[in-house]
Amino acid sequence: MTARTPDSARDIPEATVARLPVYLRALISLAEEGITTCSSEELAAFAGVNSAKLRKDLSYLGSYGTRGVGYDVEYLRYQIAREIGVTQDWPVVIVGIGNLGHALANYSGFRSRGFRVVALLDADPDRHEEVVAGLEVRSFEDLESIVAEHDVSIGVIATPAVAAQSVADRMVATGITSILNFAPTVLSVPDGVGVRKVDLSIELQILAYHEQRKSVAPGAGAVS
Amino acid sequence: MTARTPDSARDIPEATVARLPVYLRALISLAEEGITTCSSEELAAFAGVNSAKLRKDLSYLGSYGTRGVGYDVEYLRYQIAREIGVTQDWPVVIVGIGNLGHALANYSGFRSRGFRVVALLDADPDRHEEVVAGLEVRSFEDLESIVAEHDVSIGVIATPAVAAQSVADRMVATGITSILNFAPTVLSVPDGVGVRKVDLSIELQILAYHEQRKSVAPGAGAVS
DNA sequence: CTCGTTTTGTTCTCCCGTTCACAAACTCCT
DNA sequence: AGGAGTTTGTGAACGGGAGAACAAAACGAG
Ligand SMILES: NC(=O)c1ccc[n+]([C@@H]2O[C@H](COP(=O)([O-])OP(=O)(O)OC[C@H]3O[C@@H](n4cnc5c(N)ncnc54)[C@H](O)[C@@H]3O)[C@@H](O)[C@H]2O)c1
Ligand SMILES: NC(=O)c1ccc[n+]([C@@H]2O[C@H](COP(=O)([O-])OP(=O)(O)OC[C@H]3O[C@@H](n4cnc5c(N)ncnc54)[C@H](O)[C@@H]3O)[C@@H](O)[C@H]2O)c1
Repeated sequence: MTARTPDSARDIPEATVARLPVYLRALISLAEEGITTCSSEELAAFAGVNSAKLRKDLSYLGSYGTRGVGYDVEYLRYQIAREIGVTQDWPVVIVGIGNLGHALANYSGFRSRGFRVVALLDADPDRHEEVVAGLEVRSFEDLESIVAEHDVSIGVIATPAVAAQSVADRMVATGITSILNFAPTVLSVPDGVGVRKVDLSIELQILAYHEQRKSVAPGAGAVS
Repeated sequence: MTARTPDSARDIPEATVARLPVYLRALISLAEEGITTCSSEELAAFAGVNSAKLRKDLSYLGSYGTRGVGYDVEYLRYQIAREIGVTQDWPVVIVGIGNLGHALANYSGFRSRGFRVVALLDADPDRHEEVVAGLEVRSFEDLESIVAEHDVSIGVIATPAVAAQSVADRMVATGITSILNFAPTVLSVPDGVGVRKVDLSIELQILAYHEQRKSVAPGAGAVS
């Protein structure tokens, strides 16, 4: 029993936070295969990272391993899930039910990882009352009441880029404090509101850059 | 005329490469608004980054600005596009035409940024001959011939996680050297093959982590 | 032509993240 | 019980990126 705070560890580095979900996924896979214990080496290989990095990452959460033995899969799985916050259920709203919005609404990976889609919203009246994945598409005007009713703090934006900022503003006004943005635009939000973006075109352009490099300078390395 | 190589700059940092597409998008927006010149301050604000960082990033490409004036929007746009490699057309294949694959196939942002979807492939015979976004869904067995015919080097994986590794192996075997993976799995590929992943669940879990933090420790900062 | 203003390109410093390397801690075997 | 073998947790070195600050360069006014 050291001076470490026993319950919740302080200030986990951002890079580590981004990898914890990967470890969690790896642990779930191992548990499904009936494996009850694993070493940092094995888990690291499964997660595609260096074992030293894995151990350092896990050390920010506490000392959950046993020297000479390794980690208990189920125990570590729970500890990471608790640290990330996915032991509870997070209600989520999706705004913009077009091509991408439909795919997101139908994505089962949401639910299995602690996120529950409580509403699908779209500005286009023609889309209203359409039922997608068991949920009726509702008017964007209903945002306030839905957020209040389900205590939603996470919103997903899948509208065209031109609408994204105004949707974000409206989300923030209703009390949403975390936004996942699929529209190719930089969102500006007040301090305290978290934004993450997913931009498919940027990913492809990064691949294209390295691809172009390969053809002129053979032997150039891979992409992280 | 310094000792700098005039044509293609060497070893651009990875962090810079990831931001160049953002600058490119900002420049395109500015050009569409009829703006012909902009300062690093303006462009940085548009791209959501620090102006010093922007200037440093651009300096890796060369000296394309004019001191006391700023950057010529059209000229800089072309230089970045050339550096990334999106002045040419990149043929792309998408494998796994389910919920997500449909959305990707219908996404117009591909084409407008220099990527051309040349084929949609799926292992399920029931999906074959369905026409999505003007392209017929074809058998996964056709991968070799399609890659050879169109000289494809970039592949997108939108299959379930269990199939992703085998699809990746097959892609690599046919000569594809860049993969964009949407399946929640770590892919292992040979050196020289670039892989980037997009994992929606991870993004949500990162948001959830910070969200949980906010509720216990108010005043905690935003997410990058 | 000269001076003041503007803005880039670059240098310098600091911080975060990665990786190595090893002592501490635990198990198992004799 | 003790020693050999294994594996974690972490201190320390290292590398890369972020941001501040400034010198160099271009432009315009007078
Ligand atoms: N389709 C893809 O695969 C893909 C991939 C990457 C990024 N994106 C981005 O995701 C976004 C959505 O893409 P999409 O293909 O689904 O477009 P889409 O046009 O099919 O769908 C957009 C939907 O948003 C709705 N909408 C428009 N303005 C709105 C507003 N102010 N409030 C609420 N809803 C509004 C529209 O009615 C429409 O249903 C775009 O920004 C696109 O660039 C799409
Ligand atoms: N739907 C989403 O919004 C979403 C979001 C994030 C991640 N993902 C991930 O993207 C992937 C696809 O999701 P989805 O919702 O489109 O699933 P889906 O089940 O709707 O589609 C998967 C498609 O892949 C095809 N397929 C299966 N095995 C194949 C193989 N070996 N070769 C070629 N094709 C094969 C199937 O026939 C099916 O058409 C999954 O890994 C999912 O976890 C989806």
